[in-house]
Amino acid sequence: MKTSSPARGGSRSRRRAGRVIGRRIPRLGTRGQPEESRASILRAAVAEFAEHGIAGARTDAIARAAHVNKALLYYYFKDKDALYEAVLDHVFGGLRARVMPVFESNMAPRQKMLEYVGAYFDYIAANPRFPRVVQAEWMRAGEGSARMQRVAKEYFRPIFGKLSEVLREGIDAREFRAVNPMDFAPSLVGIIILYFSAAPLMKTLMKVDPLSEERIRERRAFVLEFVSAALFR
Amino acid sequence: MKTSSPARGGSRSRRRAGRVIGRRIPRLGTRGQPEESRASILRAAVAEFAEHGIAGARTDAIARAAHVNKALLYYYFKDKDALYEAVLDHVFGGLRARVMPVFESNMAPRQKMLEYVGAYFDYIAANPRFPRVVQAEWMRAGEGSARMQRVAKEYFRPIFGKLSEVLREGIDAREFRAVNPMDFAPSLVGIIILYFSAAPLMKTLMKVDPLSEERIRERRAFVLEFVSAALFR
DNA sequence: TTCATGTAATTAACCAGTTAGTTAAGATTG
DNA sequence: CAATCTTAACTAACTGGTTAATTACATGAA
Repeated sequence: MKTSSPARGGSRSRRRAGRVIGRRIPRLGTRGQPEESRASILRAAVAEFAEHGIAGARTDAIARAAHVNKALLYYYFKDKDALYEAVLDHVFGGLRARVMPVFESNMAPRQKMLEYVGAYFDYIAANPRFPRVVQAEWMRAGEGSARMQRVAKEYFRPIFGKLSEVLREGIDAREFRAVNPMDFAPSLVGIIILYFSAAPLMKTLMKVDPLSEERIRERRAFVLEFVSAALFR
Repeated sequence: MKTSSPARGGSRSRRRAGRVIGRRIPRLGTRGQPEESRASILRAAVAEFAEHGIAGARTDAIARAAHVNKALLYYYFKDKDALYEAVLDHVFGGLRARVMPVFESNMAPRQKMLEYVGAYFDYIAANPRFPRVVQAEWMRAGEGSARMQRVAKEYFRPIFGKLSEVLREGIDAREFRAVNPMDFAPSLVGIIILYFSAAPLMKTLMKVDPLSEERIRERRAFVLEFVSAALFR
C-alpha cells in the first residue's frame, strides 16, 4: 500500500535492553522515575500529535520517541484518546497557569492587557508545537465533541471570562475602543497562534528563519504594538 | 478497538442500482454528468478533510457522501493524496482568483488594503470549511513537504508579493505604520481564519451562533476596523 | 432502421497492509 | 512482595487501493 505518511522510522535505537557497556543508563522506569516515564510519554505525544494530527499520530512512534515500550502507554493511559486528552490538559493547563495570574494582579486595564498578550505569546513561543496540537482539536467535528466541551469549560471559559472583564473595564474607562469580546478574543488568539503554526510554510516562502530568537523578539514587539494600536484609543 | 472516530455512517442510500419504481433517477455517472461526479467527489472531500484532517479522512466516507462508488474516486484521482491535493488547488485557487484582481486595480493603498481584506474575508465566510482544510495542510511535517512547497509557490507567493507591494506603497506614502510584511501577513490571515475554524468551539462557549448571517456581518465590520486601526496612521 | 462495436463512466467484491490495543511471562529494584 | 517496566507475539478491525464486470451511450456499417 505505502500510503501518504512518509515512512517515518529509522534510528532503530541503539540502546539494547537497558544495559550499556560501561555505565548504567538510568533506565526509565523500574522504580526509577515513574513520573519521568509518564512525562516522557507526554512529551513524545505532544510532538507526534502536533506533527501528524490526531488520527495520523502513531502510538508506536510515540512509544519509540519516548524510549518506552508501547505497552507502557497503555499502562499509564487508557487508550490513544485518553492520551490525547492528557496532552490537551498539559497544553491548556500550562496556558491557564501562565495567564490567569495576570488577571489577578491589580494593574490598569491597559497594562493588564499588555501583560496578558505578552504572557500568552511567551507561552506559545516557548512551546511552538502547541498551536498545532490545539488546532488539531478545534478542527474536530462540526459540533462540540464531548471532549471539546470539557476543554472549553475548564480552560477557555475562565480565561475568556477574565479577558472580557478587562475589556469592559478598559472600555468603560474610555481607554479601549468598544470591541465585542467575541470578536476580540479569537482575533488575538489568531494573531498569536497562526504565526507559529504557519512557521514551516513561511520558512519555505522567505529566506529568514521565522523561529530564530531574533525574529521571535521582533514578532513579540510587533504583536504588542499591533494589538495596542488596534485596541487602545 | 473502537477508537476516536465517532462511527459516522447511516443512510445506507435507498437508491438501488440505478432504477427506481416510477421515475429514473439521473444516476450519476454512466455517461450522465462526469463533470458533476468529479465535482461531487471534490465537494465531499472538502467536507471530509475539513472535519477529520488529512489522515482521519476516510475514502469510504467521501465516496458515500458523494453518492458514488469508492472506485470512482480512484478513477478520477490517483490516490487519497492526489485527491487532497486537488482539494487544496480548489480552495487556494479560489482564493487567489478572488483576491488577485484587487491588486490589479489602481486604488490608493488604503482602499486597496481594505478591498483585499474584505475579499479575503468574504471568500472564507462563503466557505467556512476551508480554513480547516488549510490548517490541516500547514499542520503537516516540520519542514516543507513537497506538496507544501508547491502550494506555497503557486498560491501564497504571488499573494504575499502583491500584499508586500501595497504595504510598501502605503508606508512610503506615510499612510501606513511601518510594518514588516512577514509580520503583517500572517496576522491578517490569523484574524480572518481563526474565527471560522474556532467557530464550533465558540458555539459551546457563548449562546450566540458565530456563523449566523448577522454575526458574520458584525464580524466583517470588526475585522476591517481592527485592521484599519492597527495599520493606518 | 437495426445491429455490432468501442469507449467512458460506474460498480460490487475483494485483498493486503496497517494499526490500536492485548496479553502472558518475566525482569528489576526498593 | 509489589510496583514499575520490557519483550514480543498476537488479533481484530479497519482502510487504501485494485480488479473484473457492467452500463449507457455514440458511431457507423449493413
